[in-house]
Amino acid sequence: MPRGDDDRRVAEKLFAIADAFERGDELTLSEIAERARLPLSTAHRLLGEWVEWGGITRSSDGRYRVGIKLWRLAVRQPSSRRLRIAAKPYLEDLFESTGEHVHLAVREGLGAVYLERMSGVNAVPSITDIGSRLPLHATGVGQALLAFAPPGVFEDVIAAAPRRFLPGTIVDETALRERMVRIRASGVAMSVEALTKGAFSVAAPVRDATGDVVAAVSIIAHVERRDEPQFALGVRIAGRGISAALGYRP
Amino acid sequence: MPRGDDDRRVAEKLFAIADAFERGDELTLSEIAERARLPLSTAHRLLGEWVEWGGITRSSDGRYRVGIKLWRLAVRQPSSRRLRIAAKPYLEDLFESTGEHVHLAVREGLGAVYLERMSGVNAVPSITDIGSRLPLHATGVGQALLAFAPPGVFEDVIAAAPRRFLPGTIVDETALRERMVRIRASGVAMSVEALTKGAFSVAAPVRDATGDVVAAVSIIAHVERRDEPQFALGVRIAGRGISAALGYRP
DNA sequence: TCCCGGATTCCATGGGATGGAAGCGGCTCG
DNA sequence: CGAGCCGCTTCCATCCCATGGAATCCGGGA
Repeated sequence: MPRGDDDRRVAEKLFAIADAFERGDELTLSEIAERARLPLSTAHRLLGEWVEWGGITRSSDGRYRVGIKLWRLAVRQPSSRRLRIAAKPYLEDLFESTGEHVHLAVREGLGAVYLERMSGVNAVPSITDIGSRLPLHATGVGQALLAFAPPGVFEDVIAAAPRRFLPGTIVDETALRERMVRIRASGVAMSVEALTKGAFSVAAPVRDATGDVVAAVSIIAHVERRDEPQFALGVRIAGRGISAALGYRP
Repeated sequence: MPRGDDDRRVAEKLFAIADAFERGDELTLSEIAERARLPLSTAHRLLGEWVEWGGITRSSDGRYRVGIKLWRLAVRQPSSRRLRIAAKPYLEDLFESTGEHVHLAVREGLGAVYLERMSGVNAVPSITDIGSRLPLHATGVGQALLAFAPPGVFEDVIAAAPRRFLPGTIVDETALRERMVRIRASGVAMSVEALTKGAFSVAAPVRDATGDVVAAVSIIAHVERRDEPQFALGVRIAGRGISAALGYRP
């Protein structure tokens, strides 16, 4: 028993292994053991469990990768499927009428996760990809999600010391809180050069049948176009439309 | 210690909980415990682990659902992403030129899992949806995947006593084995009224850079059109094209 | 053939998983 | 209004099985 400071229970170790794939593609046993900070033999045994279940598969070259089982489990998840299906036509409309990046995102903890994305070839450069996770305070969607998040989330964001990416990033508690109030009042969140130089984003919330804000739609475009009213209008209408499609009756 | 016949280790129990969501959407603790065949308190504790990790989330009404974390993990999986991206244009072509159902599927154990699907409004009725899993022996894609699967898979299929869905379903070992040989020779699999009345499906394998068959493309159409050459030709060309896009050099 | 790095297997030990039971909270019905 | 019920949560004494260091295996490069 060398040290007891990193004792974790079985589940945590299993999950640590899954987390090793967070930004990794195909990993060898040793890589996984290292990332999960587990002894080789332990990692080996637990990987065996994952593989037996099918959550992780082993390719012919001996490397491990996330299995289709997990994908199936996640993709068939009815509520997010419903959301994506309801949103599709609205996102397409938005995209076709603006030609800019169009996103659908949901909140996961203190991040905004991108469920769907459509992007034009000559839109402003942006790294956001499906499945990406960006901080709540630094994007339009993030702020829209944060403004309507359950109590406590805002405090968590502040406690986590929001990072300043660019001069335009709002990190001050009072400024951020005030912005939340404005977003709740107007129903639209706009953030200018908060994360990406030369870009701004407008976002609107999406509600489900119970009235909870479950997602947000956004457009990202060149910063010079920030004052054109079509963007804010577009996301607001899309937000309402998707909400209605989900059964929300105001 | 009432009985020791259903002892399972921690990992198995955790996974049994995940499996409870297989065909379920939002579940209560008791439902999960029942489906996973676990005592309530155990299910409760392990669910807690899942929730803490984020693989399962708890909605405002107290029900549990698969979390976005799992979705992210699965959707960012590079190899299947690569496959989907490579396949997209070919599937669209196929779909636009035929107007029938077009599928991309991979093998998971003894099933074919549908990764991508495009379907016309007036195509033959079919229940297959993204994330579905159909038996290998009873569909075009399934047979294409089975024909090129690693040794042992065919035997497993036979051992699992393939089910006869319709008179057209091939369940006999010799007939199935012979068909595999033909598929390997011709590079195309066709199955007529094996799973769905009035429908036939043609499929072709997709290879990755190492030459392994990693997926299959298929078209499902009305059975009367089974002799039109465009379908077999189409999937074969699509199969080759996607393989090439994945780096396969024959 | 030998070597080396990575993967796999082994096994004695003790700490964490276990699940029955009790406690809790909200809802219904008499 | 109180009793009863149902589903969820918490507790904790017992004991099982997860643990990980070490030995072994395997494959490929020299």
